[in-house]
Amino acid sequence: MPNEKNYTMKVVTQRTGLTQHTIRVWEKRYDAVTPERTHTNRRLYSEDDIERLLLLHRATTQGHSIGRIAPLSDDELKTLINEHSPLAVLTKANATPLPITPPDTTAESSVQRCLNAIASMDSNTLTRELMDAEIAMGRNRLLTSVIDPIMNRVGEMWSEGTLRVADEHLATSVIRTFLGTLHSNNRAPQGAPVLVATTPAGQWHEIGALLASLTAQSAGWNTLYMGPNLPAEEIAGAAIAHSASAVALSIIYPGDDSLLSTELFKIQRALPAIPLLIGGRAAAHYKSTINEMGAMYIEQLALMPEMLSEITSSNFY
Amino acid sequence: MPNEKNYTMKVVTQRTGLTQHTIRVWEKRYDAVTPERTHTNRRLYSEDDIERLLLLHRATTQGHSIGRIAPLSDDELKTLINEHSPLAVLTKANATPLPITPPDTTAESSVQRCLNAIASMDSNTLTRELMDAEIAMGRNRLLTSVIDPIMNRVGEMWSEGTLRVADEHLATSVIRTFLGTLHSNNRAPQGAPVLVATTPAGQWHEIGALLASLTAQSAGWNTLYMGPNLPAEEIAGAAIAHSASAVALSIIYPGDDSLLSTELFKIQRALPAIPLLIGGRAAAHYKSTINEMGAMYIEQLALMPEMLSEITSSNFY
DNA sequence: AAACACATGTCTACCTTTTGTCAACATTTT
DNA sequence: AAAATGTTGACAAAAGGTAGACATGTGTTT
Repeated sequence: MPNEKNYTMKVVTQRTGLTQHTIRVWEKRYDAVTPERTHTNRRLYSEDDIERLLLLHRATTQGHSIGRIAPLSDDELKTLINEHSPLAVLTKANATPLPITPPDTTAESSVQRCLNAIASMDSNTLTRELMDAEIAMGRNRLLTSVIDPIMNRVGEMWSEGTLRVADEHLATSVIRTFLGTLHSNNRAPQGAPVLVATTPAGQWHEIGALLASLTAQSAGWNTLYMGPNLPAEEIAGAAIAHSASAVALSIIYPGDDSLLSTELFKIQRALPAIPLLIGGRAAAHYKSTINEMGAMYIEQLALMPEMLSEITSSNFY
Repeated sequence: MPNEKNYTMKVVTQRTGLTQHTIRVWEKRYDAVTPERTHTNRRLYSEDDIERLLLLHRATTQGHSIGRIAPLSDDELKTLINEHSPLAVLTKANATPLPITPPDTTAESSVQRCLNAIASMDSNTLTRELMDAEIAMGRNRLLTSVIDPIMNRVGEMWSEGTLRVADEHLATSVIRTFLGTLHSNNRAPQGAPVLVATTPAGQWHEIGALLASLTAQSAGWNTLYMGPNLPAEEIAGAAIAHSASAVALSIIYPGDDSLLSTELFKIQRALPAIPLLIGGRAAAHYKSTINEMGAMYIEQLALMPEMLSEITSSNFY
């Protein structure tokens, strides 16, 4: 029974991120949803109602006016939202060579609030901000426009010395937990291509690899996230054992050149036929190495979906 | 006889986290459960009653009103919760029909099933087992009698070479996520003593520190989990900044003697008045150092609550 | 450009229902 | 005797509801 009216006001506010006021006024003015009532006049919403309110919330966050979109059907809302998602922008950008990063004020303010929470070591607020961001802008934009920027900014501030090490640790830990819960274990169809995401030996920072795994998941891939610091042989072994279509590696530390290059070449040699995607803050330092070994360099997380679809399509030849 | 009524009020409050008052009023107003009575009118609950109360507790925490959900069946409650709890998301993809009350709820068998799941790289089953274990035996025993033994066993098998590195990584990652979720749920009362949990510089394995943090939380402490690999100065700084009543450190790698000892002594010198608890697989190797610096050695996680209560009580003098 | 109307989220005032907690007192268990 | 448990009634805070005002944009008209 997906359409039974069972959910109270509170649940709806939690799940949609809208306030009671807004929900009521949307009902009153635009008939956005039509909840049932208990015999004591409390509203009761269905799963579908919640879904619809969530869509409306996202659409309004993207700038559409509620009055205009309230009469639309759920499907119309979905296409409306997808047209403005960063992924769609990127794929369209292929046709028109003008990939202007859309000024995403919502995401920017969200990032700012998260950074504030980090600076004041308030992990509860940080978690809540992240959850709100997911509700407000969906998973893709959460990953590419909120969490990725946050981690970059934290990295910069760390190397500038603007951020205490303890803050950085706390933030990383909270974000690790948050991403872990998002990382629902692959519900992708059986035939979906498999991506192995991890970090080479000596590289302990795992957020990048987790982001890569999640991005691939929402691009429809099956992913295997293996945690950080995995020796080359193990990476290769896992990739073969699960017949992966690609391997994603995240590199954060620039130091340790010899070990890292060795590991990368080992992986490449063990997996000559499998595309290797390499990203992370320190990956830029290894651009020549990456090119030399025929791997792909992930310049931005937002570009990863495109790279993945290239891989799947080229496989057909 | 899984349905015999032989649990007293006290164990029910401990297992469910509900107060006596709440449990009674849920029974009176909503017939949430119907315990039997002793001949002297004391309530007696069954395992099923406890599970039901736990489900109700989780559902109310998610925003559902008790009056509406109290009439639901256990199965309905499960689906209600499973739809959207962060923990349940982890296993959602697994779409296996809900296991009909695990036949064997002893800690040993649970550990065994988890180890099997690890060996077959089945992260879905692993999380499901952990969730079931939490329901069946409560958070404390989950930590001390399931997860702690699992990690020890995994460590042993890793050093024996019985377990592939990839398996160990996958298991660690899944458990890390699981513990992280438990951790974020819990927020403590204002006046509670504060524990800072982390891992010294060079020590990257964080599960031990997370377990310590969670154990302290369920002993009523406020905890600050800082992630692994934190330099001594930062640990001391965080402890002072949050006026911690204790600091817990987890040590896994035996190597690196010089660095580790240096770090430990630095911490001790910076925090002369704050009790230091040190545990983890490699802590035994440092017993003499630990004694020398006046720190406390956590031989087993199960002993930690007692150590914590010693600290709080000795503070009154 | 100024004036105006409309759109929209937020807020206040005030009422009802729901729900957790508590006090007071009795009984049983340890 | 002290701790734990039970019953009852009362209470306060939380959650929900309606109605209407208000501030702020945004677009249209003059």
